[in-house]
Amino acid sequence: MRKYKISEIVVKRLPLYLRCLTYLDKMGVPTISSHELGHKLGIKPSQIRKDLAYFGEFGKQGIGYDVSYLRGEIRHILGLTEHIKVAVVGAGKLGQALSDYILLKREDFDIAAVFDRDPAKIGMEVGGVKVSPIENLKEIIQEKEIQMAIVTVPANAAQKVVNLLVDAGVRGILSFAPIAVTVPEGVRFYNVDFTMELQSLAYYLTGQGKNEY
Amino acid sequence: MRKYKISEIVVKRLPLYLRCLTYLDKMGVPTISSHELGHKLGIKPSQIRKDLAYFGEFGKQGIGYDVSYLRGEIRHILGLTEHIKVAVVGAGKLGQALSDYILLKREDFDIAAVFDRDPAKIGMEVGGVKVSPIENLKEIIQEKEIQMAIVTVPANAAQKVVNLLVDAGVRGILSFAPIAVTVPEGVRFYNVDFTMELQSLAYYLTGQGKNEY
DNA sequence: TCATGTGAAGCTATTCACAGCA
DNA sequence: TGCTGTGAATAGCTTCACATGA
Repeated sequence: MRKYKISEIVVKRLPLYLRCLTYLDKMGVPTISSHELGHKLGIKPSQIRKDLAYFGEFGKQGIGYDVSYLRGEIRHILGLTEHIKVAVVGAGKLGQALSDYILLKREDFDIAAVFDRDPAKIGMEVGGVKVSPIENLKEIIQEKEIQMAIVTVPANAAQKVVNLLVDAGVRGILSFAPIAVTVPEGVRFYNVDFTMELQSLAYYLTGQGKNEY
Repeated sequence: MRKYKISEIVVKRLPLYLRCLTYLDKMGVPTISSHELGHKLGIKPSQIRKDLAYFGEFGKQGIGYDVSYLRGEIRHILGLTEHIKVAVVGAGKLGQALSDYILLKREDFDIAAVFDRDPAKIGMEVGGVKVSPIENLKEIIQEKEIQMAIVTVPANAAQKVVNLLVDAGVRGILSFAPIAVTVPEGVRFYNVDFTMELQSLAYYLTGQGKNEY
């Protein structure tokens, strides 16, 4: 057990490293230096070395990092050694796209359940499973011991759905709903809102940052 | 013109404030203090005050901020005073979901063109426009003076598509492709990869951060 | 009194620079 | 020589604390 806490900003970079290492591994690249990896990712080599050094000594002096080995170590750190069950709430186009992508990729995550409120969607096959009515959410999540969920419902339903998930025991939520949601202590909540991304891009294109670099 | 550069981390918080202010405005809330706003967003009041103070003096002592006025000021700072034209490349489920959402919301952005490589998709109506073949990308983007694009193509096509967009003159790109892409100086590139988000969630649920708070 | 705007302090993150090892 | 791992230095961000104004 580590005695100090790793900052979230470091944890968020690990998947970035992992994505690149997985690609390199598939390409058959045996080793990579922090310098080369940093170049590919637009990150300083010293930062990569420091990030990795929080978790162990994975490199070899004079050589760099063994791609396949480092990939495995990062997967271990992130807890991806066995597939993690995920529930998806909201079987609209976005929910379908995300679920089907996870099913297709067959890596790290399994869609264990998909929920929707709309009776017309119940029974449809999404992400390899049949869509269930949201009324059965707690029962199914507890039965299958699902601890992570993706929320793709409209803004006005997001807080309600998050409350249901938390009540069912889910401890990590990734929401695509464009609204602020509150969760109790002990639940980790991430929000991906692509309109917010577009708005910050706008700052640099048409807003006050348009002449900046 | 401001003499110092605003950090990206501040720019990325403005859309968060904006989203909440838009909601409050719709609810008819006339004013809000940095304390209340911070409470809703899980951000310290002092941070909100400092962020806003970079751009002007928008508040009133003893009262707080006028919701509607501050909303307008942030929209102005971000360059959202008139609708921004956006191209979407990739008319799969994800591209459709994002395009249709933008069309439906009718705020800040307009879908000016949607492109796909698949002949079966050409002519389909997505986001209120007909899908065009990717061969016409440069021509259409230049004719319509589109400067922002959303990329929802598979990983193996992402770099090629980004190159096309940059060549056509696009200066801001939001990619949903799960791969590292490089862009030349002068082009702003954001990557939204939901599997990376899930992986960092995993760190706290099943990985080495599972006992942290 | 209440809440902003802001200099100063405190804290966190990044980068440098180099000892040490293959 | 080439590259890691790491203490030290720097840079950047957040929070405090309070003068000021409504």
